[in-house]
Amino acid sequence: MPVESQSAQSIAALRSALLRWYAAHARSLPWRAPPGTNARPDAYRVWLSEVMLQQTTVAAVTPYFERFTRRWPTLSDFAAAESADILAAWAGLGYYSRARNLVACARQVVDEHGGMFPASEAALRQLPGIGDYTAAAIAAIAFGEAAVPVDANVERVIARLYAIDEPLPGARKAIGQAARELWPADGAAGDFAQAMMDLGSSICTNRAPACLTCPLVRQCRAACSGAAESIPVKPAKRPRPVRHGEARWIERNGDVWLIRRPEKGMLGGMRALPGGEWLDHAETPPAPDGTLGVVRHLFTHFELNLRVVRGEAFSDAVGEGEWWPISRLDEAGLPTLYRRAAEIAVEERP
DNA sequence: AAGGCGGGGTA
DNA sequence: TACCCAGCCTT
Repeated sequence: MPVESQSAQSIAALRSALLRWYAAHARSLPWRAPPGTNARPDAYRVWLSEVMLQQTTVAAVTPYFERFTRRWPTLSDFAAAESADILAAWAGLGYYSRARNLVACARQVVDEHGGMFPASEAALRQLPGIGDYTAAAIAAIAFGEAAVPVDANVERVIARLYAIDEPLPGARKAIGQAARELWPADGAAGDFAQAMMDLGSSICTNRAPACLTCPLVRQCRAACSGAAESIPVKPAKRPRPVRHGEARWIERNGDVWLIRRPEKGMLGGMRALPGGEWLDHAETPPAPDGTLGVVRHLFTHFELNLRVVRGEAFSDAVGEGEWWPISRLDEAGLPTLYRRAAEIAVEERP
């Protein structure tokens, strides 16, 4: 169902109010240039921050961003780094295909674009790990292009401004159309995008939006009808199945045996403790002797109970792997699941 | 079009 | 506890 357009007057008022609010309230973030200045932030830093921020939060990303840019200050530093070092530095941030794509993207920019990120949305979209949103965000924020990045914040704000009550994901078409109607088609596109995100994270929040202090309340159709909190309409969630797995703690002379997980699938390419496949909960075998504890870990689409068991160096430490010093385990780049398993094992050591 | 893919913050 | 977040990629 097509959305009813806002009047030209309303659109002008909305743009002006949002950019004025942003000038006064913009968050200061390490990858950001201050609003209203014509200074453009470094495309490498914008790209790195945007990929890190995919499906996560500013609070989680900020320390990672600081560590990454201190260690690899420029794109050429990053492109020359070892893939394993980048993956280890990424450990704990999740969605590890992002880290693999980051490496592939940096090398492609060096090989095919002379080490400079392309400025156009279409060319950015061709790079690995850069989808519709990220291509538009980099084009607008780093290069001042008139691109329209629609993330979850923008989606929520626009759906409310236009009172789009069609359920997601079907509503995305109408939301995109409304976003293109509102977005300034000049150099302000980048500030407008970041303003939308700050508004969405601080005022137009998912739950309990602060409509009374919102600079756009006069242009917001959902606020008028008191429907803001019930928009956008989200699809029902599926129940989360429970699975069982094991992690073996195999120790020898102060070292522990670590493997590397297959490139595809869960925690792809990451270091881990060895252990078999993850089974349906109903197939959970009884706890053997040498059980040290259980890590209960919630993934988005299932829950895993990972049993930590003591293994034997003679019979279990076979196949591809490496002995890693237990005193330097924090440098191994273990994803959170295995970091917790290792913590249990270390606590239980004799 | 739908499902896989992490982790931490928040109410 | 349940839900959400500066999404992308594969099938």
